[in-house]
Amino acid sequence: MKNRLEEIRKKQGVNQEELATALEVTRQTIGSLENGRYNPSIILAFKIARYFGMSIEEIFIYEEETNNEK
Amino acid sequence: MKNRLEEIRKKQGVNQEELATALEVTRQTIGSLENGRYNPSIILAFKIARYFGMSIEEIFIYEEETNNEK
DNA sequence: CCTTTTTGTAAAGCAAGCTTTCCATTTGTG
DNA sequence: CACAAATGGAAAGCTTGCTTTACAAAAAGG
Repeated sequence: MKNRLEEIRKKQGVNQEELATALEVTRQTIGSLENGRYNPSIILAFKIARYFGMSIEEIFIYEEETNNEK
Repeated sequence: MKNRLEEIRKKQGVNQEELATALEVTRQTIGSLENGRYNPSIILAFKIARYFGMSIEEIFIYEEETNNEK
């Protein structure tokens, strides 16, 4: 799973801290998502999409990860 | 999070076992999702959506769960 | 430069997603 | 009815998502 989180966040001029607060998660969670340390839960993905006024599919890219990605 | 999984699955005439196999999860996972015991990971949500040729948003309904739903 | 703001990242711990195994109940169908 | 197919669901165990705490580095702005 790839995502355009950092790109979209910066385009909207908000920092990790603000985004985290708005989404009710920690700054570390946002950083971890942006740097691909793990994927968001579907609930968090929905919150992110709603925050940016976009669909989940526009932000998170599922590309048939060659083989076994959980 | 609510979902229309059972409804959509039946409409397409596939049973839990077949769907589970196609998605590379167990039948119990499908049953648990249909009966709301837990939410899918975002990866599984993408697989489900792709399997049915729909968007995640058409299958999973995030309705601002009154208060703290993870 | 110097200070503040923002970001990266790691470790430990808890909660949620998923598997495996197993059994019970329901729903066909002959 | 009898038997098979499909579904419900529980318990234990492993993995992943997220938090908390903490520190370092980078970036931004005087």
